[in-house]
Amino acid sequence: MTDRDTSRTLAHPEAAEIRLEGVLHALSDPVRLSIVLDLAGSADDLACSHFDLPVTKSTTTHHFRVLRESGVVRQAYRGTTKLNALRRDDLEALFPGLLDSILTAAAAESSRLTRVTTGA
Amino acid sequence: MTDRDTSRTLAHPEAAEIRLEGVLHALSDPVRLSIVLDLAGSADDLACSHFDLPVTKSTTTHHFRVLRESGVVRQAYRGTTKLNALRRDDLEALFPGLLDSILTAAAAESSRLTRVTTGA
DNA sequence: CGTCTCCTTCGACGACTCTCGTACCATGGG
DNA sequence: CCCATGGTACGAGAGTCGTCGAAGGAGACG
Repeated sequence: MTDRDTSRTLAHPEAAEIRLEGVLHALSDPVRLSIVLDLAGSADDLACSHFDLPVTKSTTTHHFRVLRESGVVRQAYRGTTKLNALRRDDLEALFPGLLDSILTAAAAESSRLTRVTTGA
Repeated sequence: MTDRDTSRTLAHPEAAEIRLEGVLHALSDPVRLSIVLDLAGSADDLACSHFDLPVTKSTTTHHFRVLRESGVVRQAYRGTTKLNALRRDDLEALFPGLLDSILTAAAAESSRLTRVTTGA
C-alpha cells in the first residue's frame, strides 16, 4: 500500500549511507552485540530463530531492524524465515579494521566477565 | 561535605570496570565523538574550554561526564580548569586496536561527509 | 483448506538521553 | 575583598530507546 513494502523486500542503507555513529550505537546494546558476535562466529547466514535471546520476539524484531538500518547486517527472506548476515565487506571498506576490533573486544570482554562471574 | 566531593577528585572507573558497550555508547554521540577525535589529535591534555562545541556549557559538562564514566577519558582539575586526556593505555590493554580503528573510522567518515557536503 | 511456524506491526509503558537555563561553587587575579 | 573565569548541580522538557503483549500476515505442509 504505502511505500513501505512489508512483504518482500527489506530496506537497507547503501554503503555510503552507513554512519559510524549509527554503527556504534547499534553495537552498544548487549543484545545486538551478542547477535553480531554470534553472526561473526558462524560461517554464513543465520535465521532469526537461531538466536537464543533473553527478549521476546517483537523485541528481537526491533533489534534486527536496528542492525539492518544501521548497516551492520543484511537481511533477506527465505520462505518463512529471515536470514541474517554481517555486512563485513561494506563495513571493512568504510571503516577498515573497525568490525574486527569490536568483535575481538566483545569476545575478550565476554570471556573476561565470564571469568569474573564464575570466579575461575 | 558529602562523599561526593565536588572540588578535588573525580570518580573514574577502574580499567577492569570499563565495559565495551559503555565505550561504544559514549562514542556513538557526534558531540562526544568530536571531543575524542580532538583529544586524540592533540599531544596531551586539553581543557574543557578548549573545545568549540555546538552546545551549552552544562551540556558539555554532561558529555564529559559520560566520557569519563564510561572510561574513555581521564579528567583532573588544574586550578579552575579541568584537563582531559584519552585513556589510551587502558583502552588498548582491554580492547586492542579498538580506539585506533574508531578514531580512523571517525576521521574517514568526517572527511567523507565533508567531501559530500561541499561537493568537492 | 486448516494449521503451524516465523516474523511483523501496533500501541503502550518506563527508562534513559540530550538539551537547556538558572543558580551556584572554587580558584585565581586585581 | 571583590569579581571574573571555568566548571557544576539541579530541575525540566522533548525525544529516543528497549521492552512487552496482543493481533495479524506470509509461507510451508498436511
